[in-house]
Amino acid sequence: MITSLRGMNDILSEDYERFTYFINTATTVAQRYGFHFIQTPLLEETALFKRSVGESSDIVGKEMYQFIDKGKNDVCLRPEGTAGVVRAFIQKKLDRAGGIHRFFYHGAMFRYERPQKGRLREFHQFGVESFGVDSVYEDAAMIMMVSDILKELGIGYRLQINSLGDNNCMPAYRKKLVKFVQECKDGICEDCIRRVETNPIRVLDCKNEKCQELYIGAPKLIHNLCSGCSYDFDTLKKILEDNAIVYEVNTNLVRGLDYYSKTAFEFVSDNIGSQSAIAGGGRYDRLVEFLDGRPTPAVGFAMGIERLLELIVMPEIKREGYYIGAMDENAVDLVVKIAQKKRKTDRAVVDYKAKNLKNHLKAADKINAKFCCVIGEDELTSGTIWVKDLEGKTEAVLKLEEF
RNA sequence: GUGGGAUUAGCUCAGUUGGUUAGAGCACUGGUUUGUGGUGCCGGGGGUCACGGGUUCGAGCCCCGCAUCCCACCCCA
Repeated sequence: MITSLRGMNDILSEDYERFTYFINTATTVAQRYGFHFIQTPLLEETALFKRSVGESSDIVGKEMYQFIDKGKNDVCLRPEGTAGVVRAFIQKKLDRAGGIHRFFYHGAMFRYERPQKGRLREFHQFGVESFGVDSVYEDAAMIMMVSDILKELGIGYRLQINSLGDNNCMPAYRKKLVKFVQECKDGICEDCIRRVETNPIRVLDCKNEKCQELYIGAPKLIHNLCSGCSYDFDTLKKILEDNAIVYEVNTNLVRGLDYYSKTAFEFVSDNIGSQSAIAGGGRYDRLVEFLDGRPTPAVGFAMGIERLLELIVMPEIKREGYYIGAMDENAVDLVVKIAQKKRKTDRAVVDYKAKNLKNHLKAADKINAKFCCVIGEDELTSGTIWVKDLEGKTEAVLKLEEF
């Protein structure tokens, strides 16, 4: 038997219901905030991700589905959504057009990781990207949008925010931190020694207790922000408070992708295991420029759909449409014809086998039909159809022309 | 990539110190004396016990390998 690849799932039945319910809800909310759909390719040039996500990240460093195609192009399946949207934004010359451009997207992402609960090799994200707005109000809008989506879906969460600083304050802070960590080099774990080289900020949330003790006196980014970043971060907190969004400041919150600056945030759930981040995002004002576009401020987020699926509280299923069956073999053709007519406007499910009434009612009930419609010998001769409303428990015999 | 656990029917799981024909519940399917469901009763189908080796007179059970899932690390949505 051929099975699906490791970490890649089929989505059907109940999961599919949840999946589409999520997409519909998230789409509705994004549109309320003035965002428009964008679809970009699953396959992109490898260089796009190397330049945007950053070679130091695990995503680019070891998790990409990368290969050389038949035209000798170095390509890979997208590991995240932002890079492609930014590429499209620049390619369509929207950076030159100026103004504000707001997009949302959803689709499959691919990372070659070891699978576990909430971590798949093919997974799906819903995300939004906003270009051309440098106001921190837009950052707050992102957070409020995620909050709205989660609320509509009945999902509880914790929100963590942080500021990563910008070009003015981040490099200086990084230097300061590296110096601090190198001074206590002897005591720190192997992972941290590696982190100093690749992504120094990461040492701060090391889980090693010994490291944590050593880092107690480490310089905090939050105390080293330049006046602009500091002011924006304070404003962000105030906007969230004004709009009744509960948050906690996590000074160790670091985004895994290199392109983030200033506002960073993460929505966390305590009910889905160790892969607890359900949405994450932030500002990335320099990414458009990195990818050869005109400098354009931008901010966005992404949500991991599979991680949300089991948390979604689904609305009650309602009885809907028609079940149509025959009690006499001679009525089967007629029943099919009637169903075709009904399908122009409603759901109609036909049973091709002649059965007794009781079995038809059972079957109609099973598929959650609102009406159970049956044609037997009596109806056949009189040109009628027997219809029972399974909710109201009322029944009637209608002339076929009136049905 | 590292460490640990699991894998028996469509699903959730039993299965004794290795010993006849591998079980249950749910689901599916049929019947329930003449045309009334979701909730009665009776029956039926369905398993290369994940896969590949080994030990043994004999393996669902013990050993080795492998695949997948789960848990933790790592990383992240």
